[in-house]
Amino acid sequence: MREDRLASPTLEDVARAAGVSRATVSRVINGIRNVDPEIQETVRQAVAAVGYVPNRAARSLVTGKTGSIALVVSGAGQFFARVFTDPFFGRVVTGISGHLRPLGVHLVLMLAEAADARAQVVDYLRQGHVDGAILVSTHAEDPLPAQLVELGPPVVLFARPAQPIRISYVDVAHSAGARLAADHLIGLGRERVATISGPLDVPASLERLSGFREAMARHGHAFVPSVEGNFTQESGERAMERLLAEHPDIDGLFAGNDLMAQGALIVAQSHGRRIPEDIAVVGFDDSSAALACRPPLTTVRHPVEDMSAEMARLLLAHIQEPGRRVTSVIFEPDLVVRQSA
Amino acid sequence: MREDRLASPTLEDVARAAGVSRATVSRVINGIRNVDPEIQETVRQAVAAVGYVPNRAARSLVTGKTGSIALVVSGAGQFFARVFTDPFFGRVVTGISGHLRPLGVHLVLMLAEAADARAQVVDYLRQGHVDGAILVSTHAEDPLPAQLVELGPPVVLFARPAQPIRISYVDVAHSAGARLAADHLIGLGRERVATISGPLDVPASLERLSGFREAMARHGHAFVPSVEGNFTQESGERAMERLLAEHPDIDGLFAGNDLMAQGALIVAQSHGRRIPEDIAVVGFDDSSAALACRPPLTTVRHPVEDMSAEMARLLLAHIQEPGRRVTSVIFEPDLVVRQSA
DNA sequence: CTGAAAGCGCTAACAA
DNA sequence: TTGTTAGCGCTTTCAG
Repeated sequence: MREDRLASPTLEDVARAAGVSRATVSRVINGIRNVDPEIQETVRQAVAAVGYVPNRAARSLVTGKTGSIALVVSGAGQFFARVFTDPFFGRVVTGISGHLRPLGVHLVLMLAEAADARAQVVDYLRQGHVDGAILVSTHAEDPLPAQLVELGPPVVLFARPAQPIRISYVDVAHSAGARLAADHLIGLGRERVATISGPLDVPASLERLSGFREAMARHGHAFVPSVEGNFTQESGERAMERLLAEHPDIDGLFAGNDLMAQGALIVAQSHGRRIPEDIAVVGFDDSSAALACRPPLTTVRHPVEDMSAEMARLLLAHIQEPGRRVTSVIFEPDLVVRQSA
Repeated sequence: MREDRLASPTLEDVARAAGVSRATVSRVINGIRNVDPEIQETVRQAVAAVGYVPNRAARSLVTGKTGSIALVVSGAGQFFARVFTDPFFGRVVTGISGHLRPLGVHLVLMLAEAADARAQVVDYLRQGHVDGAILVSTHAEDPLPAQLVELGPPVVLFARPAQPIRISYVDVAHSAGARLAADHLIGLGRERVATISGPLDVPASLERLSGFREAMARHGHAFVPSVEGNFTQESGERAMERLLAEHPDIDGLFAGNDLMAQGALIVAQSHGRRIPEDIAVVGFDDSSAALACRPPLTTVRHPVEDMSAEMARLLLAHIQEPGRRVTSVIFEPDLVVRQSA
């Protein structure tokens, strides 16, 4: 005989069904202790019976919290484009969603490629439409991280900021990854190993390069030829041309990312080098490029899902405990061995 | 002398500043006509002066609308993974965001890879936490499109549904794209052209195949050898091996997507064929694979951004006008000529 | 441990 | 054309 099947049930409906007050229902729903266990049970059954689901808007209105966080992808140009080109972005979303879903927290996606979009993001956060933000910035000069930090809301960054700012972030141990690559190449018996690095104003590139050099030095290789690229396949091709011209006898290569490794591999093959027999190639990132290469690329893989879940966890912690001091969490990468090395 | 700089200003504050009632301010903010132009101006200035921004939660509570829509990426397995692997997803998001941003509508991202996540999406929509959904389904057997249609909220789909259901969708003219490829190959003087199709239970694959055959027939080529793949690079490789074995003299190839084209190209090269001199290769999608190929792939490009913006437009129309009949909007693809053909 | 009641900020009848 | 007023559904003091 219920005629209100359409309008979704409210707290009031549950209260009536359970024979208690709205306040009590609210308490058990929000897990507040001071409720008689028996009544708790009654309420829970009533909730299930009427199919009650809290109304987010009403809750937000009174608590001032929204129950959602923003994933902001910020930056510009090719780097921005590549965030979407790689499985990377999907892995980030997967990791975050996996952590958020059981908690009932929602993810609002915002792109901030240009200045106007960036301003919108700032406004959006300022207006408190989300409780915090996870920021994936693809550009060393991106002003957004600093802007958000100044603004004050809880923010967590993917990767160490290019400029030192007070912000929590999650990153991978780049130098450890580079060391994995070096050890693998050495284990393969390679004697004349070179490297193609990413842009040296990006902290990650620098750490990969110095980590690689250090590990090679530890194996007695004092000199490692290196050429700087810019993370694109084309730059990898150019770098390999140069490497091959200056050091025609190299038998191992570590590239700062997979795209450059792919470019290098193609150039090496076009110069008649067999991969991995003549030159063993190791990349970094385990992107789609690594799988597209022939032979497929041996590469260093970030635990992106874990890192992303950690960002979500960290952000939620910052939201719950506003004064919390900023933290960094560093993850260890793995070596994925395929056929190129 | 204001002491309330922290708490964000409310309608009340604006009303006080403008010397009018809350209702009037609300009217000008919501663009309701019946307001004296002069008062409108005063209100607008007051809004700017106090830095007012509407509180979404409060508004939602009373209107029952949320001002946000969901982008649901649904499906499973490799196809799901590939949505994120391609620039495709980024282009979709870019297209949607571009349309939504000026309208102040927000995008909530939901992944529905497994059954439990799918149930969550259904719940989420049922609870009315978003006003509607754009659904990108990557899997012919995905039950979500039908589930959502049955549920009733406004939904727009990317690509024609595998099963005929009453749902608005946006798609590309696959056969027209295939014809572009055929005409290009013929224009290049190719005489023995083959094709690698996608899985034939996917409408898009079928249309590409039949569109290609039809166009070739129009050029007098009654017979076009074809092998069925499954959209993966590996299947492209296998298909090409077979094609080369059965028809060693082919001089042109149209693949149902870039990934298969990439696989085919690599196999052809390993069999000593030069691309494009010996075999001209045309792909479909203009994905990252197209650029990664050496030589880069000539391919058919969807106007994904435009299509996505149209999905947003359509969805908003369905939200505004609940009874609206379902529509499909079909876009024309382009041929991107690179070096492979 | 539980209930009554006061709003959170906004829109939308309804009056004026 | 404008103002008054009654809630939207929820959390949260404050009493009991």
